[in-house]
Amino acid sequence: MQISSRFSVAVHTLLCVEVFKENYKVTSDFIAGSVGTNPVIIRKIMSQLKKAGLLEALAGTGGTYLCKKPEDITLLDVALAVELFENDRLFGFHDMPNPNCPVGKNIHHVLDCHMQVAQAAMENSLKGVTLKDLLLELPQ
Amino acid sequence: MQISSRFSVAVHTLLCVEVFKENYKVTSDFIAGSVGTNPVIIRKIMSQLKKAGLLEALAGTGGTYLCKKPEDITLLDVALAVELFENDRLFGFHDMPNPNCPVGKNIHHVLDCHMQVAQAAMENSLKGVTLKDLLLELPQ
DNA sequence: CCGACATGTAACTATTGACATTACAGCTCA
DNA sequence: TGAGCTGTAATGTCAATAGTTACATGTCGG
Repeated sequence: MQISSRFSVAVHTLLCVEVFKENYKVTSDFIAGSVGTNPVIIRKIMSQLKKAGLLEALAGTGGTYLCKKPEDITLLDVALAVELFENDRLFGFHDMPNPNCPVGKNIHHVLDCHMQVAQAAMENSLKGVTLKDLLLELPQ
Repeated sequence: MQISSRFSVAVHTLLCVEVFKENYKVTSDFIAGSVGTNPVIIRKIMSQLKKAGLLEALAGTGGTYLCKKPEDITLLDVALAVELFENDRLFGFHDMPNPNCPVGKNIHHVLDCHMQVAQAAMENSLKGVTLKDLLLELPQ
């Protein structure tokens, strides 16, 4: 079980848009070539990034640009944009615990808060990294 | 995308073993009844918990007990026991970035450390909660 | 010592989500 | 107007989860 590569692809996409905006028309084909996947995959992910207000694409003519400054886009923004966590819940849960058992009746209530704390710890970590940080870390 | 419910089922299982050890013979059937699933599912998860040294089951006769004290079993121990993260990596990654592209060539190297920090933040959070904490939080 | 009852697994199925791919409608500009 | 791009639907493949049946194996009570 692993978190979908949609996340790493989305980050890759945003980096490409920013890095190559001066010298290339950054199309889904172009990005797909860098990521190593199909252009449609990129378009779907770009569609999610657009809905989240991170990206804008020019219909018809092609070309893409960021809607925010790289220092204002965090990895958490990207993760949420591509719906990495179903219903915003990272942890899955068995849905039929026995309500007649003292453990089954309370397990959900007892475990949930600890799961949420763990998820929040991860999200906070992601929130501390921006696209600009990554751009600076990319070798020239 | 969500982390498998194996984790919550494993925690549920351990709690049952400890809570009912005085008054019941805790079999896979018994636990399955509390979790709301099939006994074989429970046996598979118990098998993983055994390999991790958290649990012991009596072959033939039935019945199960913990190998450690509840205060010495953390949620992280359980998560690792049921192999929640493939190759210990929580985050998936696209595996074919283009090595001829300056972004594709470095994306893995640049993103990996941030992913690991985020994962570590979550694991640290899980490490801070023990089975005993949960037992105390269960209403009597 | 044998039968009832558990565990430990293998095998099979159903379901779901990720990812890939083809196809095509719609938009824009040279 | 046509080349090139986006947006999206439809379809296929693959892997993992979860459920189920079946059965070999082990253990203890009677």
